[in-house]
Amino acid sequence: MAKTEVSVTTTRTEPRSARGIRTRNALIAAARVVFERDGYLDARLADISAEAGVASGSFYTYFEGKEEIFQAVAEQVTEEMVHPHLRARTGVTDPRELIDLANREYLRAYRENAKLMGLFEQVAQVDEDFRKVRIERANAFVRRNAKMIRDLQDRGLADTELDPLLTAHALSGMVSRMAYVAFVQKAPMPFERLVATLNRIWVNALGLTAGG
Amino acid sequence: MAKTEVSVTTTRTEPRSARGIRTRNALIAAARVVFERDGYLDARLADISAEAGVASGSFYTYFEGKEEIFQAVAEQVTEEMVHPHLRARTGVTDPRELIDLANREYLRAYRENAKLMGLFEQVAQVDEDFRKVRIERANAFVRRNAKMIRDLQDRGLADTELDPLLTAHALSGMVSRMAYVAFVQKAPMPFERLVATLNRIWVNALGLTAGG
Amino acid sequence: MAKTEVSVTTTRTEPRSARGIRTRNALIAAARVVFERDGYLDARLADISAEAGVASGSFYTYFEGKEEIFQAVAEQVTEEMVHPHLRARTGVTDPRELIDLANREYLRAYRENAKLMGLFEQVAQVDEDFRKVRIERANAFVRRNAKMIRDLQDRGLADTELDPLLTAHALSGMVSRMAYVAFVQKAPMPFERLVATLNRIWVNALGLTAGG
Amino acid sequence: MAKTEVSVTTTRTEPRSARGIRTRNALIAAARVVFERDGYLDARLADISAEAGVASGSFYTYFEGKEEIFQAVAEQVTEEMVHPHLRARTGVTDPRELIDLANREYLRAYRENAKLMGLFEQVAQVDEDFRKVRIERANAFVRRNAKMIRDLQDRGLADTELDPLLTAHALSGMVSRMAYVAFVQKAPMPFERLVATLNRIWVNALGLTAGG
DNA sequence: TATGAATGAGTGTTCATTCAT
DNA sequence: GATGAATGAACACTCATTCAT
Repeated sequence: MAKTEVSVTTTRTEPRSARGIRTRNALIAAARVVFERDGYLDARLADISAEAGVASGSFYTYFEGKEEIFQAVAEQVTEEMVHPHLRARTGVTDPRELIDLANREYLRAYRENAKLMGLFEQVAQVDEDFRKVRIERANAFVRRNAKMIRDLQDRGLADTELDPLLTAHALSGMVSRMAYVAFVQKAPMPFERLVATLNRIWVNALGLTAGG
Repeated sequence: MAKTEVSVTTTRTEPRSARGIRTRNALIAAARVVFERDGYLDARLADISAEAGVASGSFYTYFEGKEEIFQAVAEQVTEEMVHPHLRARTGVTDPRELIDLANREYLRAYRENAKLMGLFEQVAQVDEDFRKVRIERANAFVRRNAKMIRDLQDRGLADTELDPLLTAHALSGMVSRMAYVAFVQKAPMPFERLVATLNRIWVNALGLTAGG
Repeated sequence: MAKTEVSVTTTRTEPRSARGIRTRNALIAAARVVFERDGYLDARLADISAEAGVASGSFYTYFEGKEEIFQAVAEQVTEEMVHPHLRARTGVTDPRELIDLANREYLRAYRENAKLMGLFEQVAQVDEDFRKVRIERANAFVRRNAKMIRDLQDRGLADTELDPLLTAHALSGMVSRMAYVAFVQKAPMPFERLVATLNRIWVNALGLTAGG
Repeated sequence: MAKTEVSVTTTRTEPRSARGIRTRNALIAAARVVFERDGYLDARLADISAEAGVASGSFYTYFEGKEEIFQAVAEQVTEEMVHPHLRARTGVTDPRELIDLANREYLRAYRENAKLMGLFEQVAQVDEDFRKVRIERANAFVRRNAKMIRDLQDRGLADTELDPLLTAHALSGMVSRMAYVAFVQKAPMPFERLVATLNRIWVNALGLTAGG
């Protein structure tokens, strides 16, 4: 009763004290451990609290439930994964080289966080909100690629018959699915051969061969 | 959880009487309704029994649990979907035409059973056994496609730089992922444009253009 | 409805046809197997029917439930065990020899039917009716022994300070408990030493030593 | 059934707060009431929780199941019953007097906790673990008595023909069985006559008569 | 008589969530 | 902020028993 809250969301999200920040971080770290160990569905909030070394009730000081803490884990991981943007930095302009760079970087990062990526796939099947965020993020990525394809078409470097958006969708999806198959399902696929094959398919599909 | 017991005594699954067969079918039909309505995780066995118009206990006369009846639903649906093999029957030999036929047929069937296909994706994320079966089935399909690619390479019709198996994996995966995006996630993609794009990517990727 | 039963009990108990008798016996035999294998509590009527090779519903043609069929098993076994009365037949009159004969015979029979005897003990703890029958049977046995003790006392051969009934109770109970410990709990006790010890205790307790 | 899992995470049994201790005790007390009223098999955990005035789920904060709480009840009762050891304190050395003291004390305690003692007998027939503990405890008691008998034999006070261990087993078993018959089965046996008879049998059996 | 499918009451157990301290 | 005890809804699953064929 008589709680002096200003905003509910704020209360749950932003710890004021140093101790609070520590606890919140401990919970997120613990959640990652538990999620990776038990999977999303079998993870129990009590286990996360225990792993974090705090009382079970403390969980609710910072998160509303499993979904919310998973989001927090996901955000943290996503940040870790996105040291890229390097593409721009590298100064590479040749499309084929760019494709190689992008695929290689994506697959590397995916492999390194395979457990989490598998989890993402699982949670997306189970949690509406998480799914929406994921789809939106994927769409943004696809739109960027579509723009690139359109540019190449405009410059006469890519097959103009292709629908840029659908093509971007299809080819990006192909790469991420292969990453899933290779690193989560652990289908045996040598990394370099995988990269080479995906590169070649991109290049062929876009009709970049003439670009040499 | 996930006990791997060998049911010695129990003769589940095989009804001896006509009445038994009727009840079992009613349960499968009911399960499909409930699964499509509530999703796999939220489906309760009691609801399935109720939907089938039988007592809750009757469920266990025929199935050991949710997983098993889902398998039964899946098998039934899979049978329904596999009137194909038509490819051989159609007498079509031109690779590009064949690709079009295959993609078109696949996407059509997927669209028609979209709810179920979405469920499959969900269950594969949740039930170990189901996942294994699915992966194996997918692999068989991929191997068939790989063989086809190898043939085309041998006949000088396809890019020999491509690893047949990985390529088959990538391109098949691409199609099924797009089907998922289009018909389960309901991303707005006109059917014909989708087919055309995927066909073009296949053809370009394999380097079949010269075939004309 | 409109059943033409004369007596409920009769219907359940006495099969009219040869086939009926066969089925009933099959059930009893099966029950013994299942009880010995699974224990009374874990035995399921369905298993008994299955073991007997009849349909589960057939059980109720002959028995009202677990208790009743257990009684049937018990009766059959008890008959098998009681070829005794030998005591009278043997013509032995010396009390000490008689005690030896009785103890030896009892322990032998107990050992041979140890599993069943253990079951009896279990069921007596669980089923009111069975317990009552057992107690009554035990009491009859005790009374017979008490009479024997009284006779010995009257003939000046046994300690007259002893209450015949309580003594009979105590000494008989001692023997049956030791049988339980030795053959059901499988405490390691050489048969002959066991017999000898129990004999000696009987003889000492009754004060028969002077009898030599 | 009877899963032998090692509870790693769970810290059942040991409450951290005063309130927890109170609740746990309330559950044990309630369990005793329910067990005595309904018997072990018919006791439902929900009834125990209700009797204790807590929610059904609270049960599992402290106990893993029926067996565990029964153990707790048993331990508590056993402690209550074992204020003895007095034997040593009384300074009595005459064997016959000691036997009287021991029997008298045992029967008195048994009579006072008859309901529980009957339960113990029942549970021992039903729960493997409980049975084992009981047997071990009984064996310890028997070994102590066997030692006493051996001492008497060495001092020329007891029949040397007797096997000390078996004799101890037999005579102790006799007493406990009579206690069961008298106080659980409620066979009509005047307390003093019962004590006297058992004493006399011990004394006679061991051949202590000469000791006067 | 025999069959075996159908019934459905009964209960143990989990775990997210709350809240008094 | 932290604690950890208490809550109680929710559901799977068993199996004795019935009864139409």
